[in-house]
Amino acid sequence: MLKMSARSELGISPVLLQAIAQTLSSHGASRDTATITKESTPQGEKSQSKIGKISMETMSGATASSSGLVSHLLQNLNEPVASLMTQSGSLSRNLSPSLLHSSDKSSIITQAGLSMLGISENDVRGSLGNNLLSNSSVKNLHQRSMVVSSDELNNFLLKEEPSDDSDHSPTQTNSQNMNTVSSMLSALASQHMQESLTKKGRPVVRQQSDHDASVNVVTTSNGDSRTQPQIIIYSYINNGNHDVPSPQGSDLVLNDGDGNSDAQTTYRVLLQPQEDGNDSKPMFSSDMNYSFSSGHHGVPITDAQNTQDGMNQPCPVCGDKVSGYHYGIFTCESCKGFFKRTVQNKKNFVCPKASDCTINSFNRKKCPACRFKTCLQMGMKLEAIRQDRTRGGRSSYDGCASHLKNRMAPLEKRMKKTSTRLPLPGEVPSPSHDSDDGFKTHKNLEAILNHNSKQVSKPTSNPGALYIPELLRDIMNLEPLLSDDDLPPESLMETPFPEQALYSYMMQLAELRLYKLVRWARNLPQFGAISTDDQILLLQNCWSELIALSLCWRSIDTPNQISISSTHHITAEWAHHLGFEDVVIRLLNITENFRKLYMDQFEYVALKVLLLITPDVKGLKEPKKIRDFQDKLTEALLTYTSSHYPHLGDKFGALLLRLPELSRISFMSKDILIKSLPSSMASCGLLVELLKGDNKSDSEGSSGLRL
DNA sequence: ATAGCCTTGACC
DNA sequence: GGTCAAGGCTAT
Repeated sequence: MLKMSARSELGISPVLLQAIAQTLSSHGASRDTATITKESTPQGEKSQSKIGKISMETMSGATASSSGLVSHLLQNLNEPVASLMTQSGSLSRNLSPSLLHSSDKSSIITQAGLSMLGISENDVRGSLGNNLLSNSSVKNLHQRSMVVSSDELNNFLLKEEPSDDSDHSPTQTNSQNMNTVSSMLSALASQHMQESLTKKGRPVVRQQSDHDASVNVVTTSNGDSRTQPQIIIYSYINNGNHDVPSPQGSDLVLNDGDGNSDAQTTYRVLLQPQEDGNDSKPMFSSDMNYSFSSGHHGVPITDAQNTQDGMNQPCPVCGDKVSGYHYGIFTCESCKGFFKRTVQNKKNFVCPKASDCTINSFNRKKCPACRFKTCLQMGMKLEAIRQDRTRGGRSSYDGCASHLKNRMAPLEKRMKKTSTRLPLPGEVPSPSHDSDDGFKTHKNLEAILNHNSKQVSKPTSNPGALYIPELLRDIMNLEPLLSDDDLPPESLMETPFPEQALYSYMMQLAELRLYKLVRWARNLPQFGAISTDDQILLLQNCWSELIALSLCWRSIDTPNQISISSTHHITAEWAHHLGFEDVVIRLLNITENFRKLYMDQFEYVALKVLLLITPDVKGLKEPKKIRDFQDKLTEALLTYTSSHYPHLGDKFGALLLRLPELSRISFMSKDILIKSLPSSMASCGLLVELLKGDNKSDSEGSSGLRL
C-alpha cells in the first residue's frame, strides 16, 4: 500500500525504490543482494520480513517530501566503497578502508600507490605473511622499514601455484606471488624514491636492514629534472633456481606527492642481483639485467638502449634469452617463431582461465592465448609479418630497426652522454615510433629540452607509456560490486525440466544482477553528481545492454558458449530449445568480435559505463552534465586503447562499433522475455518491473516506469 | 606445435 | 661483404 502510494506520488517504481532501499540497509553487496532475491520468492519468509521492514521504514521515513525521498534514498547510498570491496573478498585493487578514512595523508598516498600496483594492505599481510614487514603495518611500508627474511621470502616464492595443472615444473614459482613481491618491492622503492628525490646531486644508497637483510634499494638521481631517476633493488635471495619474472606490467605509475592530484610519475625500477660477494646467490640468474622499466612495449628502444642493451634484456614476453629484434621488439627465438606462426596461420587461441596467465620460459607453451596477448602488449607488430612471405631484405614498418637508427643519430648520441633514462610521461614517444628522418630526432631533442615537471602530469600525451587513466581505474575498482560470489544455488538445475530450470535460473540471475547494477551505478565516479531522476532514467535506459555486455565478457573465453555463470553455459543448441537461439547466436558473434579485438577488462568496464552514460536519453534534466562525463570517459578509453594496443589499429572505434549490436540484442531479449514471462513472476521483481516499463513505453509512447 | 638453426636479401 | 630481420626447415 505504501509502496503504491509512493509510486503514485513520485512516479517511481516501488521495485526500484526497494532495490535502492536494500542498498541502504546493506553493508556488503554480495550477501544483501542475495537476501533480496530470497524476498522475491514466497518461501523466503524470514528474509521477507526483515527486508520488508527496512524498506517500509526507509520509505515511510521520507514520504514528507517527494523529491526529498528520492534524494534521501540515493544520497544515503554513499556507503564507503572501500568497505564493500573489502567484504567482497577481492584479492587486489582494494583500497583499505582504514586508510581511506585515515587522516594521515602519507598513508593515503602509500595506499594509493599500492592500489595502483594491484596490491592491498591485506595482500601484503595475507600473501606474504606479517613477518615480511618488520611491523605489520602499511605505515611501516611507507616508512621503508622493510625487512625480508631470506627463508621466508624463499618459502613464499617457491610456493606451488594453486592450480590443477599437474605438470608444472617443480621449480616454478608462484608467479602471482612473484609479481606481488615485485610490486611490493617496487612500491617500497618508489616511496624511497619520492623522498630521496629531494636529495639531488648524487646517488643515494640505502641499506634497508641491518640484520638478515634481503633487499637493498639504491636510488640514483643526478639532480637533473630532465633525467629519469632509477631505483635499483638488489636482492640476496638464497636460491638461484627461481623462475624468471615477466617484466610485463612492472612499470610504476604512482601518485607523485599529492594523493588527490592527477600528477603521476613513472619510475624506472630495476631488479638486479646483488653483486657483493657473499654466500648468497642472486635471486635471478646473474647474467641478466631484469629491467622492469619497459612498461607496455617490453623493451622499448630508446636513445639509452641500443641494440646491445636490447640483446642483454630478457625476452619481454617470456623472460628467455633475447635472440634479436623481431617484429618490433627484442624477443627470444621461440617467441619470434610463436608470433610468426600465430599470425601467419591466423590462430585464434582462447585462454581456458581468466586471460591473465603469467608467461615465462617454463610455461609459455601452456597458454598460447595469453602468450600472444603478451606479445601484442609488449609491442610485437602484426604488420611486421609479411603477407607475401618474402624472405630477406629490410622491413619498412613503423618502428622497424629504429634502435639502429637511433644509434646513428649524433644528436641522440650526445644526449645519451648526459642522460641514461627512459622518457618520462609527457615526453615525446619513444624512438620506436620514430621514422629515420632528422625531423623527429629533432623533435625528440626539443621535447627533452622543453620538458618540465608539469608535463609529467599529462601522461596522455605519451602514447607509449603504460598508463591507465584514473577514471578507468576508479571504475575498475567498483567491479567487486558486481561479483558473482553469491549466485543462487545450483540445485535449481536439478529438475526434470532442465530448460525450464535454466530459464528460471537465468531470470534469477538477471534479477540479482540488476540490484547489483543499481548499487554499482550509484558508486560510479561522477554518477552521484547527476540528479536522481536522471540517474534513474539512465539506469532504466541501459540495464539490458549492461546485462548483455556482461554476458559477453563472461563468455569471452568460452567460444560457442554463452556463460551465464561460471558453472552454466548456453550453446546455440540449448538456446534453440529455449526459444531464443537468435539472441544467443548474436551474443556469440559479438563475443567473438570482442575476443578478436582482444578486449581487456579496462575496456570492458569502460564500455559498460559508456552504455550507462548516454546524454541522449529522452527526458534528462541535465544532459550536458552527462555529456561531459561521457566525453571524459571516451577520452580515457581512447587514451587507454591507443597506448596499450597501438598495433591493433583503431581498437577504440572497433569497440564502440559493437555497442549498437548490443542494443539490438538487448531489445530482442527483452521482447522475448516479456512475451514469455510466467504468470507467477508477473508482479514481483525489479527485472519484471523494468521489462513491463519498457513494454509500456514501447506501446504507449510513454514511460511506463516513469522512474 | 614448438623452438633452434638455416637461408635469404635489402641496406649499410 | 657484413649486418640483421624477415621466412623456412626440421628434430623434438
